[in-house]
This record gives sequence, C-alpha cells and structure tokens, in this order.
Amino acid sequence: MNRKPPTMADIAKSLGVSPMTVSRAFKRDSAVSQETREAILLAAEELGYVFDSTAANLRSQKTDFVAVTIPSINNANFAETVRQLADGLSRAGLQILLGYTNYDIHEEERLIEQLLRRKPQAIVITGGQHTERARKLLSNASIPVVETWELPEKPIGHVVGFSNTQAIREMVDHFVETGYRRIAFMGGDAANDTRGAERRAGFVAAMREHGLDATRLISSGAPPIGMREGAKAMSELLERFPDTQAAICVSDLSAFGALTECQRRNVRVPEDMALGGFGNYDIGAICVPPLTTINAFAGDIGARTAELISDVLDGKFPQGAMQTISFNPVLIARESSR
Amino acid sequence: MNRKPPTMADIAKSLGVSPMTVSRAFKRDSAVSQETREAILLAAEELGYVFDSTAANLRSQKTDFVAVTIPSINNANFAETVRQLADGLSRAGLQILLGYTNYDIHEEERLIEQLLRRKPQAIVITGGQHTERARKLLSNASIPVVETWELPEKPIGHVVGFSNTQAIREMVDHFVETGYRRIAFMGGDAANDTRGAERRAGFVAAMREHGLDATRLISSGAPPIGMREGAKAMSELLERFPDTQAAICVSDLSAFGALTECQRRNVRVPEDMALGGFGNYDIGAICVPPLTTINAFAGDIGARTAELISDVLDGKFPQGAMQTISFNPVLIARESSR
DNA sequence: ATGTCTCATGTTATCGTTATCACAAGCACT
DNA sequence: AGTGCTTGTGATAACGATAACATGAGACAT
Repeated sequence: MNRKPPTMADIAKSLGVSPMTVSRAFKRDSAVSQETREAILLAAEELGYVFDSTAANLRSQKTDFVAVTIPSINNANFAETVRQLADGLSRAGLQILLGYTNYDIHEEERLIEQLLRRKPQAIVITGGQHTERARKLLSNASIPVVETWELPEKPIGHVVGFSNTQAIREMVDHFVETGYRRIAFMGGDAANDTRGAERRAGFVAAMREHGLDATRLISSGAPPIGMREGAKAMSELLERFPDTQAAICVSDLSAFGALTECQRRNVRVPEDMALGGFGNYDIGAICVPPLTTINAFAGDIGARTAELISDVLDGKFPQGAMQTISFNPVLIARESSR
Repeated sequence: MNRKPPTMADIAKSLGVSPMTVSRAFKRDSAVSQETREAILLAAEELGYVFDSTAANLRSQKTDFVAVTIPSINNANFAETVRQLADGLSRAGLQILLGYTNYDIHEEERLIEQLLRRKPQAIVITGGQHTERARKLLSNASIPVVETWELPEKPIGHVVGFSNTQAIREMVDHFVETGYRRIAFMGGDAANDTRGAERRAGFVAAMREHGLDATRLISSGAPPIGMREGAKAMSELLERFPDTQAAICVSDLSAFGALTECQRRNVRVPEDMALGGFGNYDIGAICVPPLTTINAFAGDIGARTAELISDVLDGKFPQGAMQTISFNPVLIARESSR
C-alpha cells in the first residue's frame, strides 16, 4: 500500500512512452504532441506524481533559486524590497531563497556560505560591507552578485542602491533652509549597521558644511532601531540637549517613536521639536503630524534588482559587464518640519 | 583557466583518499580521523570547493527544507512568526523556503504545488482554508503538515494556532464590562481573509450574546488591511454611525490608522471613541494613547511550530499522531479603552 | 594465538531527471 | 525521385553526492 512515490519512469511505463517524453511534457516549449502531453499530465495527476526538482536541479545544473540576504525580516523597508524582488523574479520562473543576517557581517558570511551550497543562479545581498571571506565566496561562485541599498566603493558585482550619505544631506539642507539650526541625529551604533552609519556620517558632514554644530548625536545601541528606541532616544535628547530644535532619525520608525515621546511630554511637533525620518514608511504618512522623510524606493530596489537579474541571466549584457543602478533619494517634506 | 568547479572527487584525488571519506568529512559526527578531516577541509578551502546540496539532496532524499506559506511578508505579525520559525528550525539544521499567497487560496494552491516539487521535509501553512486540490496535494505529500494561526475544524495534519473567534469574544466582553454599548467592528472582506472573517463572526456572536446591536460593521475591501484602511474605516464609521462609542479593529495597524483619523478630527480617544486592536504590535504599545489589544502570540506560534516539526522529524511521536497546540489569546487592556 | 569489537576507510551502485545524440516519419520544394 | 527541413520520440549516459556493505588494522579479552 504505502509504496514509494511515482517517478517519471512510472508514468512512462503506464503510457508506453519513454521517460524522456514524460520529461519533455513537463517543460513548456519542448516538442511533444499536444495529445501525448495531455495524456501524460493526466496520468501524472492520477498517479499523484509530483515533479522532483532535486533530480532536475542536479542533472541540469540549474536550480531556479535566487539567494537573498537581508538584515532582518521584521522591517517594512526590507520586506518591501523582498516582496517586489520575489514578484519580479517569479515572473522569470525564479524562486527566492531568503536568509537573515541580523545586521552581523559574520552571520552574513555563514549565511552566504550556506546559501551558495544550494547552487542559486544569482545572489542578492543587502549592503556593501562584508567579511573578506564572504567577498571571496561571492567572487568564486561565478554567479551574478547584486549588492543593494548602498553604493559600495568596491562593488563585488552589480549594484542597485542609493547614497545614504547624500540622502541625509538633503534632509539636513531642508531643515536648515526651513530655519532650524540646532539639529540632532538619532540612530544606532555605527558598528553593525552600515546604512545607519552612513546616514550619521552624512549628517555630520552636511552640518559642518553649513557651519553648524554636529555633536548632537544620540545612539541607541545595536540595530534594529525601532519605535521604542526612537522614543528612548528622544527622551535622552530632551535631557541632554534641551534646546534642540529638530531631530533627524535614522528611520521613520524611530522618528515615530520620538514623536510619541514628544506627545507624552507635551512637546509640540513641529513647533517645539521638528522631526525627520527615513524610508517613507506608511506610518510616517499617516501619523499626526505626518513625518518629513526620505523616499529611498525600497520597492523599486527590489523590482529593478529582479529585472537586472533576469536580464543578466538572459545574457543581455556582455560577460563581466557589471551594472550599477543608482536611485536618487527624494525628500518628502511634511508637517513634522514646517 | 576557467574550468569547472571542483567536486568531492577532486579533493579526494588531491589527497589520495576516497570520495567517500571526503563526504564523511563534511558530515558532523561521522567517523573520520581528526587529522584526515582537517586536511580535507583545508584542501576544500584552498580549491574553493563549495558543497553541492543538489547532489546530496537527490542521493539522500533529504533537502533540509521546510516550506512555509504566509499571506503576506509585509505584515509584522506573520513576519514575527516566520522569524521565530526560521530561528528554531535553523537550530535543527533546517532552512525555510518561503512563499506568499496574497490572501488567495488559489494562489496558495499554486504555491503549495511549486513548493512540494522542492521536496521539503515538512510544510507550514497559514490558515485552515484551502482548495480541495491543495488539501489533496498536502495529504499525498507524506510529510508533516502544520496549519497555523487558526484552529481548523478539519485539520490536514498538525495545528499550532488559536481561536480568532474566542479572541474577539474576549475583546467584546472587555468593552462591555468597561461600560461601552454601541460598539463597531472594522475589518476587511470576508472572502479572502479567513482570520479576519472569523474575527468578524466572533464579534457578531459575542455582541448578540450580550443582547447588543451587532450591525455596526465597516468593511474595507480585500486584505491586507493596514493603517490607511483603518483611517478610512474610522472616517466612514463616524459618518454612518456617529453615536458609536467604541470600535474594535481587525488588527493593531488598522486600529492605529483609526486613531490617527480621530486625532485629525479632534475626536478624543477613549473619551469620545474607544479603540481595540489585534495582534499586540509594537505600534499599539507605543502610540498615544496605547491601544487595547489581543496578544495572539505570533512569535510563539513560530517557535512552537519549529519545535513541533523538529520533534516530528525526530520521530518523537507515533506515526500518524497529529498534534494540536492551541494558544489562549490574552487581552491586553490599555488606555484606548479606559 | 584466536576471536571479537571498534575505528577509519574503501567499493559499488544509485537517487530521478535531462543533455545529447540519433532517428523515423511527414512534408515541401527542386 | 532526391534533398533538406521540421516534428515527435527514443536510447544512453551523466549530474555529484552518499547509503549500504565490505575491509583492514589495531586493541583487548580470553
């Protein structure tokens, strides 16, 4: 009764055709007569046959996997990138193999090694900072590599990202133009989150260019920096630098947390404290007052990465021609910085 | 120069051992002398060898994959379940293969079929409503099946979930006890989101038991129901049923959206309008006022599912003994319903 | 010295599909 | 009638690892 699952050979036998014909019937455009194909698919359904990718993967040396690493799944921005990436790739018949690094490049190295064993057709990684060994693993893998969410100085392969430094610069310019002078930055530790670190560096550089004090820096420890951390940072900011006029936060989530802290303390936003976020999250658009933020095009990064990978795998670019797709972050001024 | 990647056979040749010994060196606890293993791993690193799972999968008939379907990745609750699930499974050497159904059971069927081709060791699906063919595919797969986030009447295999109906009942009881009578429910369409539909049904049943009017129902269309939908629903509620005292929302996200709409309209929460959410999201704990909600243990569902799968695969339960792990949703009363 | 056991390693065959080559039949066109 | 082309199908071997069994060397007890 409980015999082992049917294979293509079983279907072939039951219909008196060769296994090869059965195999072809499961491929889209291969040469099988309409009649034969239908008979095969019908027999397959009746026998409860399930196509075995593991065998196909080995023989054809193709897995239709694309490996993807993100720092955390619990982040609306990365989730949006992954969603669009998954959608785009599925149109090309590719499936995502996802892993989290927890904002740790050593974890990332382990993850990359593990993912490469599955023989993906391409790999997408978030960020541009990696261990030396990770870089080597990626280079040796001889599959397309795409770094996202940053513009690394020494890219490993393709890049789909934007300049975090530039983005914050625009934010600082906006605040200064609007009339704010005593401006703080609230983010996480530099060590683990390169995007956060770049944003902080961008803040410091831009403030200096304006001849302003760039020492109002609040750090909330290791990422992820969420709403709670934002609230706590605002609390700290109000104690340490009570005359601060505006706070730029490393993300909309922490900016929202900061906003709630202001509400609890009856600090008016933006009159007493202006706020800026990052990432154009839903929450920033809907909260009261809505948050000034930077649209970093999280979704578009995913969509363009999917396109890029499809094109590269289709051989649309000459071998070794690495593409760099760069987005220009766009400031969205809202009431939190009037 | 650009010859093909090394295999175990290449390593074996370079060291004068058999491929079998190389294979064993890559397994944890198999019998290889310390000396030989080190030599093999060193040679592997030098040759740039990458273990090929596709071959191992085929020969050993094991993939160490666990397939997981969720309605959407852009949902903090499901994301948390997946995170804990991934963490727990990785401890057992298992990797997640994730797919989204977009709240559509036909999409789910397609997804399940696609995932089963990868020969996962187990499959976790969100919800208890599936197409007939999906049920058949799952039953035939002869791997552990876990349905989560609900308590299906006719489970396919194991279950890790809670009663959405019961959860909302607790919320209604709380509101009634606190003194509210004219209570509304705001959620999505019944068709696509079984959990949302159950919550609505639970609301109607509980209200009737209290002898209260259960017709204040606002529907926001197809899921996902996010903050925007919540704000719009509150807008509609205030127009259609202006004397409503309290609104129970299908999730914290929509409850927060509703809260912002109240803020924009200077409707005081909870004095003019009390609010209840669902899911115990971060945002409900930190917003002002914080939201009364239901802790549905999203993370725990993932963690317990991971344990369950490990145990089942380890043969800790007799063959065919299906487990049901049921959480009791817990009401968290906060200021939004004082 | 003989038997028994453990440990480290080798040999052989195989997992289920598909790349590749081969070929027959049908058709169009010279 | 012959040539070339397309279409549908089959035979064979191979992808790269490992399950299953076999073997040889040494340790130890009898």
